[in-house]
Amino acid sequence: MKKSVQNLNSRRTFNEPVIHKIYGFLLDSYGPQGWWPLTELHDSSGTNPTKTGSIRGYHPGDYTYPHTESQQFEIICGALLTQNTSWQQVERALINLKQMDSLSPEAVLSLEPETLKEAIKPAGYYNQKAARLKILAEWFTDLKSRMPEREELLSIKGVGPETADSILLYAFKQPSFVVDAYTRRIVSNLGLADEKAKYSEIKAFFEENLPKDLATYQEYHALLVEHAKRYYQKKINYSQCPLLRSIQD
DNA sequence: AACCAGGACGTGA
DNA sequence: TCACGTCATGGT
Repeated sequence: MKKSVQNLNSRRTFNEPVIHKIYGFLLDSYGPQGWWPLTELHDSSGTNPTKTGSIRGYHPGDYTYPHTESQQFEIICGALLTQNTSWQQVERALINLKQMDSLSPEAVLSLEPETLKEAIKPAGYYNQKAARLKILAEWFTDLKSRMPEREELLSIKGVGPETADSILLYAFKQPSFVVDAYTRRIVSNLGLADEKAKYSEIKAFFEENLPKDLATYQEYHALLVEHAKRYYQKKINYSQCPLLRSIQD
């Protein structure tokens, strides 16, 4: 029984430009975000950019990553590790793996479970995540160069809607919009969706109103996260969100 | 010193 | 379907 996309749909026609207005405001405010961050683009020498003008793993304006299967796998690991966890913690875990020369599917598969757990401990939930990383490593190995389907990703234990979309969007360059807790808070606070709107509804809201374009999807999601970190930490801050007034007419 | 972070899964209504 | 408990470290 078709459930109520009512809220989103009824507003869509009337408010269509809003979603573009938000994007413009965020891009003007923060500039390109350069997601997905990669550890190998970190400047370990202390003084700045390597080749692409990357900043702490981010590569603003460059939507060509990942360039290698290694980077692809790193993004996949990061997508899993960042579940309900801050990126800073994930970086520590990824760097631990990298220093052990174990940030590859083969290495992850061959590591002792206890060793893997120890390496990713900073990212939390290390028991589950260690097991699930191994599952992902095996899946990725068997994948070869084939392009995965969304349903296929969702069937993997530990991969839910957000992780699947993150993997598709950033590791496989497929235009699949990512909805996270921040996105939900923002659209809810702006009155564009109900607080308890389903993942698929919010995802559809963006996808139906944006050009099906990789750079747009990547940038939009990254911008929402950056914005939310500033204005959506505590409920009391929601009212300070500049978008509340910037999207009025 | 609670509360939270770029969620997902298992369980029982 | 859906609400709720669980998983866990480190920052604020």
